[in-house]
Amino acid sequence: MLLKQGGKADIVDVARRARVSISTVSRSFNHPDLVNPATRKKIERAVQALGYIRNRAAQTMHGRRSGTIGLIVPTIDNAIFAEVIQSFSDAVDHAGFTLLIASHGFDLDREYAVLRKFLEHRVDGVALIGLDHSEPTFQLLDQQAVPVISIWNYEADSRISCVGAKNYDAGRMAAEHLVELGHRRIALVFPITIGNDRARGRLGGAVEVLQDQGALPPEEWTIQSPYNIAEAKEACGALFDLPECPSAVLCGNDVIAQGVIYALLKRGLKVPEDVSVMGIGDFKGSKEMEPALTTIHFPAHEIGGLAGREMCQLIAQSEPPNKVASLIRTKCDIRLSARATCRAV
Amino acid sequence: MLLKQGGKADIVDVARRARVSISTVSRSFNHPDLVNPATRKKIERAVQALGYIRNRAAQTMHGRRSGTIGLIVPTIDNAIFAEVIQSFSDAVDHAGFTLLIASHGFDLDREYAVLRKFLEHRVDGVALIGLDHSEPTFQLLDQQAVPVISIWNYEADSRISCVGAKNYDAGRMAAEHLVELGHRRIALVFPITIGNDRARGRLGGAVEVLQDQGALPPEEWTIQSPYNIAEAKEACGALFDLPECPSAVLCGNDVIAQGVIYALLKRGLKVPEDVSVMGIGDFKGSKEMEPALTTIHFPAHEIGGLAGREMCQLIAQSEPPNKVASLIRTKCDIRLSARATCRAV
DNA sequence: AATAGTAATGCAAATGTTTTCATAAAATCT
DNA sequence: AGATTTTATGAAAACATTTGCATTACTATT
Repeated sequence: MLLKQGGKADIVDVARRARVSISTVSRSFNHPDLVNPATRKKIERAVQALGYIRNRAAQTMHGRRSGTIGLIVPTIDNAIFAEVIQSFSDAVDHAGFTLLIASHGFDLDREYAVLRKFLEHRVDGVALIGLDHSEPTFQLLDQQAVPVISIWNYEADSRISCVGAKNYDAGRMAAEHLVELGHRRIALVFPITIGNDRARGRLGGAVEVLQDQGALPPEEWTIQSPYNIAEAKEACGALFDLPECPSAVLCGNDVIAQGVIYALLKRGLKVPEDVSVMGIGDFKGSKEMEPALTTIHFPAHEIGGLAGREMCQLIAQSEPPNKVASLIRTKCDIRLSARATCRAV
Repeated sequence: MLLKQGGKADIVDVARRARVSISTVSRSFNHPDLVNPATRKKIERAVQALGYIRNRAAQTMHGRRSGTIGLIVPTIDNAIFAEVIQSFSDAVDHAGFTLLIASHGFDLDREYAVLRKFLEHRVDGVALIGLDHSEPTFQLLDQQAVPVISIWNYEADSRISCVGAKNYDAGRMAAEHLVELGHRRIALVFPITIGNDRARGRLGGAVEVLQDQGALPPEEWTIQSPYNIAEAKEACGALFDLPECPSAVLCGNDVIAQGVIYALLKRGLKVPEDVSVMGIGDFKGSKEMEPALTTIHFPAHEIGGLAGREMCQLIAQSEPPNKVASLIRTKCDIRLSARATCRAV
């Protein structure tokens, strides 16, 4: 048992111990049908004895797939992305890939830096959130011809493959529902929309509907808040201390809605009796809230899984290495989930 | 401009274009101080022109660090892990590492499989959640002498480095608080504890306190529920329809607590007037709830960041490659956050 | 002016695989 | 029994880097 001192055995050690050539060992991993079962057994035993673990780096270097996919998100610590990450991860795992992940904190320059880092690792594909990216990012993607997919937003004329929903429609749907319920005094609580096409789309859709109704909110009813319960609760507090209080609040997503509801509760106001609250997203747990949150349902789990599978497809398509894969665009349906936080007035 | 057809330039192309040797190009990346600034400029320009991106796989193969760290979690889609993942990711990113991530769905055999996969990618270190792992996992870790850290649970005699808190203490604290408030009719809602030392510790601590008080709950007051609002809400529904209703519910974590509160609200019961609810974890948003959740505060952000930094330290320590790093154990303090969901009886 | 020391660079070996091609042995056909 | 095909294996080149050693060209010292 001539174990190398470090315990790190390589294919040569395995070959030596099994008394076969290196080629045979390699083959028994990659094309087992080409090697004699008896030989395979011997190799298997040597692998066991030496604790050998194949080196993907060496394989990658040889021109093979690295077997990795890079996922770049604005933030991991967020109800909605966590769900997408989970299902994306499951899908690519299932196809045998390993997931590289990084967050950029809504900073598109950091996104570019992360992309470069992933490319150094020779990821087989890259997934990004949304369609807002810096020009250098698009160029790098293009130039390196790496399979790429955008998650969460759908645009018919997107520059890269995408799977997601029309956030613009979501904004419209939300506003329309409120309008149909008779609301005209509607406040808006949204995050900064720079570099965030999802939020921009939603806000744009909502504003358009409100404009058509002549119900555009005054400036003090347009609140800015990140996707974060604490900050949303804090940010919209002033809203309800105003002499004239809105009859409904349309929120950028369900997390903000949760914050808004807590702000109302804190002031002794009742939802939906005193103020209606509308979310967007339909996160896990929104349905279970009491009263249950009225929101626009996004199939997050489905989108993540679909994105993962389509990512794998794109990678398969771009074989041989320099063939550039076609664009895939998948539009996922969203729908109103009218529950208990919005009432007719 | 003799760009290789694929657009994928390598170090040889850069060397050729900059009219220097390959060694010099390599050096200008790895030891820039050893190469003439003028030469460096030339190389820089060639890199730009060719769109060259370094190949980490080749570096790894040479025996260098892969520059990756593997993180294996039970699930990504969970308030608490999301926060830890985020801060761990930030910490290792900051040190220049790339994060590989995978979830095993509370299945320790899958954990082992993921570990193997990560090892094939030659991760420089591995982080796991908790201290419950299969024997093969421990052995593989040992045998490959890969730096490893366990996140979230602290044990003075842990087999591997760890950073976290004593979940047992958390369980005790929670139960003691309830007892001090005068509660004796206490229900328990916890997840399955197989392969989950965090939950087991918490439950163990709580049960011990209750036992000492002769307040061990009857069987129908001991509910099993995963960390999931919907299932918790559903699972404990029966609890409150019972002829005798507990005066307090001690929950395995804040997500379960949220579910329990919704179940109460749904039945028209008030928290804490009718029933007190106690969480464990103090997740983002627990403080903002109305009424604010009484819980045991775990410094998740701190734990994740600490784990990331200690991981990097362990990796640095295990240089040269076969040197095995020392064990690090860091205990993080937890404390009672007595807020508004528990009242004295 | 000769010598020693330093800074900058290049050559070539090494890293751990996969794969193409060649060869040997065994099985099948006539 | 000889020719042909099939099966199993090995030798060696290729992949993209890093690095130890050797070499060259300067600069400083005597």
